[in-house]
Order: sequence, then C-alpha cells, then structure tokens
Amino acid sequence: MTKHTPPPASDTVNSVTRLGKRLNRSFFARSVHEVAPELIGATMLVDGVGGIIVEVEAYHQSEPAAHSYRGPTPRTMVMFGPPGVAYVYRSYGIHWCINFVCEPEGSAAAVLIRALQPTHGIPAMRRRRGLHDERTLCSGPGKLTGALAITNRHNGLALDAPPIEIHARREAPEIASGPRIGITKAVELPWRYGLKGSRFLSKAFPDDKLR
DNA sequence: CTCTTGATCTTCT
DNA sequence: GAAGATCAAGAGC
Repeated sequence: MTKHTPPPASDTVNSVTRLGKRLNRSFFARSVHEVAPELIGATMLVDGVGGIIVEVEAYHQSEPAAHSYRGPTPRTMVMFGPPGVAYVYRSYGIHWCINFVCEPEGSAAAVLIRALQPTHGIPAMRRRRGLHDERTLCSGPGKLTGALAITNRHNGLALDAPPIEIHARREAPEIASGPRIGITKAVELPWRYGLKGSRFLSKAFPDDKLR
C-alpha cells in the first residue's frame, strides 16, 4: 500500500504540492485592491488542473475600463451579486476570460486572472492547447482558460466548491505592479499585479528587469 | 525581435 | 456598424 506518486516536475518552485488552506467566500468579500495583490502566489485549480497565479488585474465599477461600469447586463450580472464566484466572459468573440468577483454585494468589482505558472495537470493542459512550452501554456487570460477548459458554464460558480479550488499562498511573495494591459480607458491606474521576476507572465512589468 | 492581421461574440452607439 | 480586459501566425527587419 506504499504507493509513492512522485511530485510533479517543477522548475523554479520545488514545493508546489504543498498547498495553503482553501480560500473561502470571506476572502473575496473585501476591496479588490486588497484581494488582487494577495492572490499573487495563490494556486488555482479547476478539476485538479491549474497552477500558481502570477498575474492579475483589478477592475471596479467606478472606473470606465470595468465591464460593470455601465451597470448590469446579462453578461455582467454575476458581478452585481455576492462575492466569491467566477465571472466568465467571451473576449473578442474567441476566448474566455475568468475573473473572481470581490467586494460586498452592491459593489461590482472583480479580479481578472491573467497568467498562471502551470503546476498541476500539465499533460492535460498541453493536450488542450496543442504543443506549447510550459512558459506560454497559461501566459495570458485567454490561454489559461483554454488550458483549464474554462467556459461560460463556469460563470457564476462558487470559487470554494468543486470543480474550482483556490488555495492561499504560504508566504508573501514580492509583487510588481503597473498599468493594466489591453485597455484604452483608465490606462493610468496601476491595477495590474504580478509575481516579481516570474517567467510565466503575459508580459514583463515596466520596472521589473527579467531574464 | 517588432508589426500586422484575421478570427468572430457581446455590447454599445 | 464599431469596439473590445485576446491570441496565433506570418511578414519584415
């Protein structure tokens, strides 16, 4: 009965199998500006497949880059409900993107998950995405939903119940921040956060010399 | 390496 | 009709 499953190969983090405690709804029922940077280093799994969150962006109802800015629509409805659920939307008619809904009900805000460092179920992710090196498997909001098979059927699902698991980080990492990517409104707000020096980002941070 | 373009769904003007 | 919280492939340097 002593069946040993070897830990998954990981190149920079060597204790990826030791996850922190599950994050529950109360974690998300706070300001997006607190939650977003705290998600860096957390592990996100869908049906056991996923990795370490290395890049996120905060969006809030009060600023025009947010989908919730103009009030509820069929698409953005879940952001106007209770926190701790997924908001999944179709991007450019092609991709899906996933957000974590935050703040007490009544304030529509969410954190866009932009990149993961793959740790769990890497073969499944490669299969879903075609042949890709580990570095680019989840290095963008539309890429990681492909790798984790996230679609609109995950819209509104609780983040603390199957098939989704979010595990807290065990130590606070160094965080980089800067302007959000791919938007044309409220470009001055530095609400993008990332794991400093990570090779798995969608794009390097301005002041973070990589390589 | 950078730049351009096609793919094509939802919302807004 | 146009724009958009994107990506991959191809051209050019």
